[in-house]
Amino acid sequence: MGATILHADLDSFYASVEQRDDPALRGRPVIVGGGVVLAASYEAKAYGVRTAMGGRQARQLCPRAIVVPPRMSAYSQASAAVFEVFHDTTPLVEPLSVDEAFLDVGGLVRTAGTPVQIAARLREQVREQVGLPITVGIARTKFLAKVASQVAKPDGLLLVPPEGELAFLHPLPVRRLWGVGAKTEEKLRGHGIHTVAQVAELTETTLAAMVGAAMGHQLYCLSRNIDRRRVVTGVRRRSVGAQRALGRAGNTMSPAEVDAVVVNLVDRITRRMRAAQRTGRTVTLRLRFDDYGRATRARTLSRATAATEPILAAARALVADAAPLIAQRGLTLVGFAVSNIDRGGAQQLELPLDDGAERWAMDLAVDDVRRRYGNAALTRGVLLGRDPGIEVPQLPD
DNA sequence: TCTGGGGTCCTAGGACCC
DNA sequence: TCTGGGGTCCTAGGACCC
Repeated sequence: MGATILHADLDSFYASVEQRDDPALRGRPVIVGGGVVLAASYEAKAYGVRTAMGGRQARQLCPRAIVVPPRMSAYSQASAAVFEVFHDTTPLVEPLSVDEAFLDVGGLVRTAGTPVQIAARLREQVREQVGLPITVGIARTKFLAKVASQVAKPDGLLLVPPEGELAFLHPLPVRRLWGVGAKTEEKLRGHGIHTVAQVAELTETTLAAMVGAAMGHQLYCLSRNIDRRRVVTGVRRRSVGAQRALGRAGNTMSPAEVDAVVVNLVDRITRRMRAAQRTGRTVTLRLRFDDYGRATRARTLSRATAATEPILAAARALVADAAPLIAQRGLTLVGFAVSNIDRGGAQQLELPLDDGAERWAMDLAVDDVRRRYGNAALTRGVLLGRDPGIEVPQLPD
């Protein structure tokens, strides 16, 4: 197996779009977003400005920075154009966010050149067709490709050759491991562990005791360079949400004003769901308070929907339930997410399939629906998984 | 240090079922 | 004398990512 996975990652995406569209910003420190830094150009990063940093702190670090408001539609357009280049490169594209994706070019090597040549061409095309700098990491696994692109930023290209993987991986700080943030880094540091090489010396049991079962397993695998995940296409979104920060104004809002925000958020969410032809069953209320504490409250509907009324009704009920909490702690942010996407209660049920499992697995699923929801729930079955095209004929009532 | 707007996944307890 | 095992669903919270 050669190194055929590309991780392509746009550099300081929002800020680069701003510099592309306004020549006066080129070569200068640019910060996108006022209250909080959404993106910083590399000139601003040189002063220590970081994404998600408070705006005040960022301006202190870099008083000369030009602060511009975000233009989300411009970023969406730029993202779509970049993903066109990705899809022109290979059909195997797995988006991770608006500005990064995995590409598998394993099937192209005979016709399109080496992965490094393919990646170099992709970078040129993004530069020429979209006008943005992009960094590409190339490796045998997703994890190494992603680390490679991080190391190669900005505007770089880096291959991790299969024979050099451990030499590349082991000296890295634990923070570079996927899923390790501030808290996990702190836990590991408490045990004297700072590098990936040190993690790789521990047993899975030891790691699980430190950071939990799932994270322990993940760290065990990644630190030992075990990563069998393939590049997959067609990954579906699992929730749709919207939120609004109210700041100090949240405290002085009347219930009617809060309700207007709620209506607006639900409207935005359900519009997006209908446009994407997705339904959802669970509505989650997200709150943030004056003391920067957070809370969530959830309610699950009996059936999945993308209609405004039932979701709005659930949203209002959640807000009503949380009224005492809000009165006590103050409100600075309100948001909703709709999850359980396309899992419409009795209307749809999924069963993971092993290789070769088809008809019998469908029978099991049918039995399951019958048992849980009764015969009336059965209308039609679709086999999901290995071959999403198979549609099972009409089931008996 | 004190903050935006999106998301993902994991954990843990309780309800409920067989 | 009080003790099972296995499973799903729901809720709340936490950590993490871009």
